[in-house]
Amino acid sequence: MAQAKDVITKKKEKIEALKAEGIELFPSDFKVTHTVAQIRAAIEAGDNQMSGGHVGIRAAGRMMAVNRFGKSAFIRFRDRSGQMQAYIRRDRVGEEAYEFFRKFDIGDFIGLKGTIFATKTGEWTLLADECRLLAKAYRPMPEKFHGLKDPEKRYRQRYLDLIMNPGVREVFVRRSLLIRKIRDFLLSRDYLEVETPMMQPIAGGADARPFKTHHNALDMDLYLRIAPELYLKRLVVGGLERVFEINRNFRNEGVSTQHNPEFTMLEFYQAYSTYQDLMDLTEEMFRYAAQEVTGSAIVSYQGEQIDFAGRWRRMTLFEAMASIGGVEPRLLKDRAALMDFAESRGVAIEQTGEADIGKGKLITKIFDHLVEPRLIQPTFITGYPVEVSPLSRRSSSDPEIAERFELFIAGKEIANGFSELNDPVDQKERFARQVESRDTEDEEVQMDEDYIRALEYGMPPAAGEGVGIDRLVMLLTDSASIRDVILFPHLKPAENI
RNA sequence: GGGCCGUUAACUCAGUUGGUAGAGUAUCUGCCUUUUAAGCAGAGAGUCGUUGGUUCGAGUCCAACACGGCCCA
Repeated sequence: MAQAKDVITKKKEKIEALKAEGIELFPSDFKVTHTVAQIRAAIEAGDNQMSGGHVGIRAAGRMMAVNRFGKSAFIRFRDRSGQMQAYIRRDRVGEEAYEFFRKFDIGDFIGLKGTIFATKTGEWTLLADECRLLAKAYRPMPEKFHGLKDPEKRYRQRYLDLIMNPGVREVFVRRSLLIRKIRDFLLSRDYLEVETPMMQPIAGGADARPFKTHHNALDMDLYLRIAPELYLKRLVVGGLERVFEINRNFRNEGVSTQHNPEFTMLEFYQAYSTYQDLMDLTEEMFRYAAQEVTGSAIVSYQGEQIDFAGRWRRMTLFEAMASIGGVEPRLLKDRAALMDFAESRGVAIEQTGEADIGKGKLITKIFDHLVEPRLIQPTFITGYPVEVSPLSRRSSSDPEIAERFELFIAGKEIANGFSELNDPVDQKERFARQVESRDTEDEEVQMDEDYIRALEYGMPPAAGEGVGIDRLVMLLTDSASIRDVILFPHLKPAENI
């Protein structure tokens, strides 16, 4: 908070005194020969030179704890690979260096030169011949035992969270690994990774409110993208038959444990394939990712065991409504009866502008409320109405049904895929209907004429899919909130720092 | 947007019926050359989220606001 002055001011005064003595607080010339992990690995590999104290070590890190005695001290220091103990003795480092070391604080970066020995309790320890200050900490670290718990501080000062809570680092290591494995998976299937505009003159490809921004030199409004979809499909038109992008989307909507204004999405498109093919591919990709990231295809999430192995359940929207949601099938044909049903189950329906909510939208609302939370094991839901799937190909057998699936895991929507609509006439009609039925406030719903033109040049039959990466990371790290898998989640500005 | 909860020292937390603000860690001063949340003795450290109100008196009661958490929409 604001009044940090006492402890920190005292500490600053102490540091200024050191500076006045001409001591370099931020030297840059210390060279490291070993990380903590490398030292341990050598010992575990039976390197007698290392464990016998015959290898000169130069290691560095942040001092995390200290046990001081009069003329010696044990400290713990941490580098990127782990934490280790060191032993500083006055009779080894010399009187002057030891007196300086006594002024070091927890949180300071230190450089140590020495050899390895085992203490009488058997802990491998770096016995220092030299101990240098590498960077001074002007602020004290949070308390060592309870750490940093306040969620607000953890998110605002993520650097402290990373220092104090080891699990946090592990989450983001896994996040990085997941993205790498997905990339490998797609690249090995002859996909090309691309980047498409984040700033778009028309925000298309999803049903969401965009952020607006302005280009000064061109004097034009731009939107931060809500999806890359329409650009990626232009690339399919251009002959890039397999493309993917892993990048940020921005949606100007609520913030919750499941939603951050900016989030990471994988989108991929594959020509000469259908949504059926992508369901198979998704099973394979997720199984691989779970295995590589967690070591198992069965993942524990918030007390549930999520099983990515085998073939996942597939059912239509109507089947799921009936068998899981307890909605009588006859209701699904009658808009008024559905509306009554929704109200009786406490499903709130916002009337969007002057246009009444369509039957398809109503069904998906009821689904979100009654069925989605109960889809714990990976489940593909198919058979979505075309009405709520404006970019999907129509089913050959039923023109009101889209060739589309959504994937649900642990009661959350994780992915959305479909056979792409490549008929420019049908696509133009559907865009036109969207523009017609838009809310008065939804000025951003616009006809993307260039996208239609692209389709008019011909797009091969293709299927595409979007995967919410943050939600997948949540699953694979057992995180309850999206804020725990985004390094700097969106927060309102703090009053005082 | 609504409901509930939280905000007290750098960190983690106590704080009784409304009566001058507490602990542990960290910091500072001593002692201590194999500790493991080391130990012993002592010291300093707070605009109790903000603003108003009630009261002789508010960390405590009331209201509004800010930020955060969880749930709902």
